[in-house]
Amino acid sequence: MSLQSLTRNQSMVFDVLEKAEGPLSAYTILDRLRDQGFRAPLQVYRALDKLIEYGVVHRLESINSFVACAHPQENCHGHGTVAFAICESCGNVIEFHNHDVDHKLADWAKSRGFKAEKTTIEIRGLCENCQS
Amino acid sequence: MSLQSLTRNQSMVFDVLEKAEGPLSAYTILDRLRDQGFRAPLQVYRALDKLIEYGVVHRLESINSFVACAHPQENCHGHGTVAFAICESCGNVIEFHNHDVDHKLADWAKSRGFKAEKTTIEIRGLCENCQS
DNA sequence: AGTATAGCGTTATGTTATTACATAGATTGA
DNA sequence: TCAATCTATGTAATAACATAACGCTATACT
Repeated sequence: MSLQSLTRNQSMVFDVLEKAEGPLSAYTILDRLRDQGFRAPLQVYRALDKLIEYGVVHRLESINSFVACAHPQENCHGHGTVAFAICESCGNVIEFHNHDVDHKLADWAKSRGFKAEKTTIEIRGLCENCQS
Repeated sequence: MSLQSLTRNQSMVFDVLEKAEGPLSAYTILDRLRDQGFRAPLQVYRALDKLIEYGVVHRLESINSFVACAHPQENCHGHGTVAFAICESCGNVIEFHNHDVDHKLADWAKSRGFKAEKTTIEIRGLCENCQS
């Protein structure tokens, strides 16, 4: 996949996410694209599905929102699980990878015979700037 | 908190979750309690909020559902983050704690000055029984 | 009794996500 | 070329998840 190969709707959704400072809900994305002809949630959800499949957008399960991948040049899929720290005050999201954590979780899964397909790691709290 | 001190609605919601084989959505809980007089979502959500606060119920963010704590005798709050493995085939949930993972995530947070309030770890995949 | 707190019941509404069906364009391959 | 297929799209309707706002009740404390 390359950015070149995105469809019209996918590009528009991706642009909105890239320009946003933080995560956006699907309906917020929809609102920002109404001027450009978007009318229905599905136009957003379908684009998001593909963008997530391509690894250029992540879904934040704990807040039902979406962010552009912070490491676009790398291939997120190649780096194990993507983890997030979400500031509940300013809304900013820090995306990170932690090999040790991945490894420990993989060990656990192996010990239980569990085949992991998708792992969610999300820390909600306060980022450095938001603690006074 | 003790089970003794649960209110009527809280007890009813907790009973439903305890008797269920797997996680339930709030609306499924509501449906199971209609016979017993429940009418509105809020009756369920309010009870769930308290049960979660007491640590006897967990919320699964990635599937918008709720489970009774699998380790009722212990105090989940005392064991660090509760993690879940959710089988996408049979729906069963394995609840576990992993000290090493907690530790690594705490290290990461410390290194970034991030104050963690609530951490979500959910692995979706196939449990041992559901792999043929 | 007075007041504070927690819980409850109900209606309405807000937010997030999907089903279902119809259409359009590109691609492939006999 | 024509049909078959696949992907993307548009739209309406609906399902699924969650909360706001209001008023009332019960309990506990002083």
